Amino acid sequence: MNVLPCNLQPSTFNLQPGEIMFKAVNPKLDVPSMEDSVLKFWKKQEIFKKTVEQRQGKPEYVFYEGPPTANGRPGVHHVLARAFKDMFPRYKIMRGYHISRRGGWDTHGLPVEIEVEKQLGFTNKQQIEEYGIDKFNELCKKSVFTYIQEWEKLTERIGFWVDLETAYVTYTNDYIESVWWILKNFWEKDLLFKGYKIVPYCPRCGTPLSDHEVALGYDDAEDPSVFVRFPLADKPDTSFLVWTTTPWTLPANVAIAAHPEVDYVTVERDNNGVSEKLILAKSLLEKVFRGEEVKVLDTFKGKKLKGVKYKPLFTFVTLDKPAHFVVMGDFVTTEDGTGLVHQAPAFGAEDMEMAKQYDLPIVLTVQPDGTFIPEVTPWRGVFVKEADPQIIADLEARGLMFRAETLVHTYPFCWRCKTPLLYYARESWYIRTSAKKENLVGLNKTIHWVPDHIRNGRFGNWLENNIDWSLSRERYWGTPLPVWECDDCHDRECVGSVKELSEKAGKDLTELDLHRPHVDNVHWKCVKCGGEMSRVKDLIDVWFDSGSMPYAQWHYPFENQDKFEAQYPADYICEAVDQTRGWFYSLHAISTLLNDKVSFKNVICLGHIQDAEGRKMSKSLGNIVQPWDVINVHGADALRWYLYTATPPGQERRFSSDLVGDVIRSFTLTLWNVYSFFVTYANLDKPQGLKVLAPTNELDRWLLSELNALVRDVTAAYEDYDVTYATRPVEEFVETLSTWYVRRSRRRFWKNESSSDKQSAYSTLYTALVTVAKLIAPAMPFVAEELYQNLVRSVDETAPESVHLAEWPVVMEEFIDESLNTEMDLVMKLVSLGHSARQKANRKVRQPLAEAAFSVGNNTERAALMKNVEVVQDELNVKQVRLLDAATEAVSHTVKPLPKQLGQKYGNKFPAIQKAILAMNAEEVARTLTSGSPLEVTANGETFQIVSEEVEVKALAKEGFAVAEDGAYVAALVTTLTPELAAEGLAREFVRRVQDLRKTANLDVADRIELFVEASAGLKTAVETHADYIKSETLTVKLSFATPPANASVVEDAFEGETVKVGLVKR
RNA sequence: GGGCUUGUAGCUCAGUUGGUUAGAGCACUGUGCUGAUAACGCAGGGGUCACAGGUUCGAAUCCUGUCAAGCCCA
Repeated sequence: MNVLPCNLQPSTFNLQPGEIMFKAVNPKLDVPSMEDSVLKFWKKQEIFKKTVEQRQGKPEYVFYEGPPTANGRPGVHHVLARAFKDMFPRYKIMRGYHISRRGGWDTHGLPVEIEVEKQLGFTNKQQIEEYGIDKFNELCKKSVFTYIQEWEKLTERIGFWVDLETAYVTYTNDYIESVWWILKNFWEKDLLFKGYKIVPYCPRCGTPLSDHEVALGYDDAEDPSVFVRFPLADKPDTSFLVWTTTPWTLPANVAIAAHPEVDYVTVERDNNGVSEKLILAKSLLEKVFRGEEVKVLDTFKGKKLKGVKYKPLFTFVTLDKPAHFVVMGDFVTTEDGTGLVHQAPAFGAEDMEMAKQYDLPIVLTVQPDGTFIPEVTPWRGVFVKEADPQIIADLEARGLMFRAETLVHTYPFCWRCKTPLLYYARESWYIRTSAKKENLVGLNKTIHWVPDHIRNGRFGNWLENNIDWSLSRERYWGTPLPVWECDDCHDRECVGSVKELSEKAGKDLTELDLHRPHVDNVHWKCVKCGGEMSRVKDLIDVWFDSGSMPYAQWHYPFENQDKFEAQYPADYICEAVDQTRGWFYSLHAISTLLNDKVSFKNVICLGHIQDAEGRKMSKSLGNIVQPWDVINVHGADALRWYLYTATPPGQERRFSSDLVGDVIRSFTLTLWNVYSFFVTYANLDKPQGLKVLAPTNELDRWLLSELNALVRDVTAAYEDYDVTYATRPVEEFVETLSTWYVRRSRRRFWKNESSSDKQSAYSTLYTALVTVAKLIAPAMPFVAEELYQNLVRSVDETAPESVHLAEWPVVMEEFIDESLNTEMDLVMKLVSLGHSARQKANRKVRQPLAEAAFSVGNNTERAALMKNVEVVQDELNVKQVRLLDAATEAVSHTVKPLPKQLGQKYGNKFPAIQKAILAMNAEEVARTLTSGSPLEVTANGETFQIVSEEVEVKALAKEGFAVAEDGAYVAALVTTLTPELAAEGLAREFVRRVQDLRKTANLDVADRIELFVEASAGLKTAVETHADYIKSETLTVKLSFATPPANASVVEDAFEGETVKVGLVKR
């Protein structure tokens, strides 16, 4: 015997008449107040805490919270992330896992500093230093929790269960110490080193600018555009032709870059009476020589130039490494210039990359104030931009200038002082991630990414092209880089703990604030030369903070080793797509370099939120949707459900409050109405049990089959982190539950006598509702709880206290009958066609018709229809349902060769075969194929045996029917009315008037009534004939043809040529 | 400039290894049904499947290019 699915406890009840089983449900759902009461329940009963405690000792499921910064208000995009973060822990709790959901706060970084700068009215770093780093950092520390209450409130309201009481905070000494420990580990593995980084730099302000600041200052600028000859070392009559807009960088030239796959040419031309040879990209000949006749001597790929040496233009600086040869760079384009790019590593990021790759010297010819160094004798102390004309003149004098012009282009200027920015090499600390590229790439392949393409696309490419992680920030509020350097001999030491620092400094520094300026005041004697050790001034990238959280949140390895072991790596993390190079990368890089392990196994990567018009949400556009505006109106469940179902997770999504409102109408209310229907009738009827055994009713069997298929599919989707398919199918199920199961079963709940069929209906609907409540619990935690409390807890005190402590539904495979599901789909389809036919014949459903005949595709479908005759009869209000049959009425056929079958089998012969079949007599084709014999078709002189699966045969009623069809399916209704049918129709019209009257008289569903009727002759006869039917439909105790008394509710109406006056008195 | 993603009805989205008539829901119009329903059923209008080529008997689907949007990098 089958037992009930979805682990339901209650089986039988011993209720006395009049006893209420379930709390009455108001069909008018007030979402915000319902959610509010659920929140109170969770809080009072400490349900979140219990989800953790009750799973002690169970297998661990690890979730990492990507820490937000609380110095800004949370927006809709935060709700999006939090909704997705919340879903899987809730699901896993129901699967019996133990989950410690520790929150975290990201507290360091430039955005925090900028907020405080604004507050203080500062515009540059000098002002901060004058104000005092100490005081400044104190303000930063306060600022990061400005909106923490707002965050806590919103987090709680949307039902994101995360432990904020024990949340980790990145500015604490413990956290910083763990970060230091990681850095020391890298230092010891030689993965932490000092190099140069090219930054946009303002020489007047003496500071690098952030990307954001650079973006503020673009403007048109007129700059030199020069083509310079670089004579080859061993062929002085041949020169590379190189283009640049920054002549001031030429004294720092160390190489020329060419593209390995681009075609280059050597050309010969006349240079003031002397023949010279120039090398440049072939496709730029026209642009460069502008119609001048030149003789192409040779054509070759760029890779042939690799390593070719040339004479340096200037020799002001002595080089410590080989230079002045051709290097290969994929970044070289042939859009402008010459296809040969001058390389000055100190003044360009690509140049610097080349320098690392080819071990080129880095020549820094410019001082931090933007003037040339003394070694550049002719222009020493001259601001570089002002030196440009002098450099051009110098090259012209030496015959090295091919052409010198100017051009107007957009160039970045300092947003404060309008000084042109220089791309300039600054000393910077790096993590040598490129040394572990293979591990980064290999481990990434084991991570389950949603959406899938991120793994090999955005994230994979990023890892493939890995460059060393630039760690330094020349700022104040952040984790200080724990490297100390000797002022004299420049020997360096990296410190990995407070203890180590104390030992070196020779005093107990346990209480030391590890931020600037306090750590900067710690010094000791250099062990090498006795000089003073001082900390380098750099802070580290805040992404290193957040990427260290698997370790640092536990102050690992200084304590909590066991907790770290249990909580590493994460099973699941989730953030928006912009984190690929942010948190996703920093977690992955640190974990790979430190442990050679992944730090997360599954990750959902969310798309960004746009406004209703598909524009970015931004303050300047004023189109930001505030989460509270949505939640206060539609509630958290609807918002969450919208976010889960509307758009695939990785895609950007349009958002507006109205779209969320649709969720209430289309899903929440549908579910709520089914729930309220069930409770209303169950409380009237007091079913004696709600345990599902083995239902015989086809509808019940079907619903349980669909339900278990749903449980199976939704569970599989959750296991695969597929949010869309974990939610959308539930929506469809609830829709069908309401519009088909409940509608078709309604009368089964009305039967006065108790019957096993009624019991079965109650049990089935109950099971469906409770199961749905559990299936949506991770997604719509509030409604799920509300349903569960009333449906389960109110009748079974031994059941888990909350739906979120309940067990996830178990699929009962034996209930799944796929053919039954297909069957019911067919029935629904045929019924729909029947309604369509009625519409065409203009016969309302209330009027019974003699019969409906159908044509369906095959024998299986014929059997399915016959099995469900009663449902179709009732739904279409016809007396008989049968198949369209050539034997009993005039039927014609149409045939349709099926392209899929025939095309795949016969390929390019398909059009000819199709044509040949359509040219044949359709009746003959139909007869042959339905008899089971193959059809012989001749096309293009070839004969083919066509079988029945390859041609669709459709029967079509010729006359006497109202017909509707779709594909192979046909519904045909006999629309002629006999007097009996007409009378029955009248009786139903009458019932409808009485029911309306009951409603307007505000009668209760179960109230009994007495009816007084005055009717025209035809209607009176009809009412008399169908009196029993009318009485039972309308709960009429007594029906008399008499004038209604004064206290009766009365309605008068005329329909179908009849008139009636009905009076109703409650009994 | 490069990488990744997206582009299907007014809106939100489906669309299977390519199969000929591209679907659903919402919204709109008409109509029907209703003692759970704030609903529901049926019908209708609404499409250059972003655009242009190509492959194929056949393309929303595969290939190439272009355009637009978003993110990241430069």
